[in-house]
Amino acid sequence: MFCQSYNEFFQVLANPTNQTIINSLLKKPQNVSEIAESTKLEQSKVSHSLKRLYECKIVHVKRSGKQRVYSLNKETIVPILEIVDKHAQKMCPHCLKIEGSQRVHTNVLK
Amino acid sequence: MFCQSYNEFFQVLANPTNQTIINSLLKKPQNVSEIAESTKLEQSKVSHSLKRLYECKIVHVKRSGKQRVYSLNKETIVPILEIVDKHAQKMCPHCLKIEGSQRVHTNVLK
DNA sequence: AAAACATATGAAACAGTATTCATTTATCAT
DNA sequence: ATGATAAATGAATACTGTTTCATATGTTTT
Repeated sequence: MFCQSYNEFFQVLANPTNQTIINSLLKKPQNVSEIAESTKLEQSKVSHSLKRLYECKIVHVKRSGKQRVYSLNKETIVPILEIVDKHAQKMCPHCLKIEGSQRVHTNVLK
Repeated sequence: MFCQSYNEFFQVLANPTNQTIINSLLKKPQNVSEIAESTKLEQSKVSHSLKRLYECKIVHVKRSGKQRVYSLNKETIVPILEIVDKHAQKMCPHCLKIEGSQRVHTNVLK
């Protein structure tokens, strides 16, 4: 039900699938089917990821009929992404150019 | 030589051994032997961890004779730890109480 | 209450990462 | 140059987390 430690929190942030979902939720809150659609990920995979994201309170949930609408906990996540992005730009501009990396793009943050 | 993406960065932060080393470097810069001593971790394990931490530029290195002195990139790491700590206190006070978790303790940050 | 839809869950298979241990490289002192 | 110390590296093993697939749960509609 809860994340047990800091490393669990970072572990969840490190997972590419979770990052893809975070990226998508940066745009707008979405229910599970919408997330699966927008990210091209399989439904059960999305559910498993959302479970972990929720345990760490990286996302919030709101029931709406049979749907569940997930939204990003921007208060915590956006500042962290901004710090990491600044870090990458300064310390490792190289890694910003890697193709196909699943990283979160800053432009979404602005 | 470099970290390839955001998920690598978070992955490195998520690892308990790396967290232990980060914790120790919060106190003061140390060479490899000192880190191994202060953390009770084996030398090669420490070296492997430091390699990953350095690739992500979470630590800096400075040669000093046969020693290598590692120091924490506080500019990036301290703000992230502060955000996560605030997050945990607010969203998941429970997880701050878990015994034996390898998490970074905030009091060191202040 | 049955059918249809949305999401969650469990467990096995699989993949990726960390640890360990033996060895190597590098630097310093003699 | 040799021996001693400090740290890094490679590769095999062990470990842990992720994906997948089948199925279960829950809600709404008829």
